[in-house]
Amino acid sequence: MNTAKRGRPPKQPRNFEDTKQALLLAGMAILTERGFNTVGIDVILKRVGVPKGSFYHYFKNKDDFGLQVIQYYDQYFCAKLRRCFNSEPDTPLMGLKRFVDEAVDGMQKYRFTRGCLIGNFGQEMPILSETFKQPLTDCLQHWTELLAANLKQAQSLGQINNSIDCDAQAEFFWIGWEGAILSAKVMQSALPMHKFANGFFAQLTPTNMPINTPYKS
Amino acid sequence: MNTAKRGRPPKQPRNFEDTKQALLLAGMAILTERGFNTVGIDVILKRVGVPKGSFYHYFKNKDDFGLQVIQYYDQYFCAKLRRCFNSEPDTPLMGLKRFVDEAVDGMQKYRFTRGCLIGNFGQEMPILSETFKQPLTDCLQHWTELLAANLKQAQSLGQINNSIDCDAQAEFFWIGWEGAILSAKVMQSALPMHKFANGFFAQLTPTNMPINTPYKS
DNA sequence: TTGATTTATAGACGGTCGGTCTATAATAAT
DNA sequence: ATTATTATAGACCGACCGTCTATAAATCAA
Repeated sequence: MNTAKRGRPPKQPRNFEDTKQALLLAGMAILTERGFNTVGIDVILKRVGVPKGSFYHYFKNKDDFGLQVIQYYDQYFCAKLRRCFNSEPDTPLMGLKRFVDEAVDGMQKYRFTRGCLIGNFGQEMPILSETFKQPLTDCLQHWTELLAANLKQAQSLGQINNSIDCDAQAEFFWIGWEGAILSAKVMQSALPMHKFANGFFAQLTPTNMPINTPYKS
Repeated sequence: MNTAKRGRPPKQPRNFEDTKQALLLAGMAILTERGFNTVGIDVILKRVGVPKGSFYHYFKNKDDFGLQVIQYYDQYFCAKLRRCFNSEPDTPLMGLKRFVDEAVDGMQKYRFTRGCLIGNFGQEMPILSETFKQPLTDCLQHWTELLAANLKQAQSLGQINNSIDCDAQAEFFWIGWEGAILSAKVMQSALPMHKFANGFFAQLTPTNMPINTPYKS
């Protein structure tokens, strides 16, 4: 068995091994910034330095590519959530706070140009193929499940009141959080993210805010 | 003084007087559904039945058109809010509920294809001219002011607790509401809108929900 | 009344994009 | 050695987008 690569070799030397993954990674970054329908295949190809033939070798069409980028993003985002929520020695609620802070840092790092990939696709739903609906809904569902589990853990530790419906609160968070990202993009400011997060935490723990928050709404 | 219209007459007879207003109206509907960058001038022109030359007579370029559509939408939306909030004999909080219900009806009427024009533009911020930032921010600000006034009125009537910061709550609402519209588009369901609204009302009136809500989160 | 100006419609034009297509170049299988 | 498989290379076409110039009617100025 030979370990050499099959297929026609690239004219230009490349700094990556897996062309398909390089396309997905670039796609994730570019679509998170510019959306799906407004971005042409060529933009992604130029960024990666790959001709069109390679693209249509790995992906059936643009929709197929978009769907695989979403899948890739879902994995990336769920891993991020697990890391935040399970970061010892933080308490569960501090894990959510950690996620919020990381999101704020990320938005500021890219000067509010990169929002949420799912939010971008969601806004374009009316002009997307029906095949996008389920994968996008699934992403939101996965995040909701992870957050709900985190909130339940906080509940079992007595951090939040037992009367609170953790599943409902998790749904509420992600609904509103998408709006916070959107508002932050409009105003080019992290304030909406802080304001929503603060409001959410206050709702969870009406009497004793367990977390120091740098911004007040 | 002659009352006849100046300028070259249309080849095809038209069913409207003001070509510019017809373009703005069609633009508002189409951009609310499909966003700004993905919509070509031709789509709007075909809908109205006007050649391209007319468009560039009334608007300097596509950006100019977009900005005027936003202005038009702001007026329309603020008028809608005032109507809802001041609709006697409803109480102020019922006015907000009325707005939510109307929004749900509107979303269902157009099968979740028409969301929020400002949300669409906001999602496209990274690829929009800087000139869009202020008008979009202004819209959110106007809505916040109207809602804050409504909440303060509710407060003065004892409908919500005096400890509540109405300005902060109004900001919180619109941040989250944009997310609710977005989520509704993704799931093609009004549930996210109900869930966010219910959560918001519960936050305002933690002990006594003043409003019957058809959906529970 | 007649030529210049204003108003508004008409549509040509070049450039770009997405997707298909065929060609090419290397390895793997037999 | 011949064929199959993998993967890159890029020409090409139809569709569409935004700008630009031309045209037609009413008005104005003399």
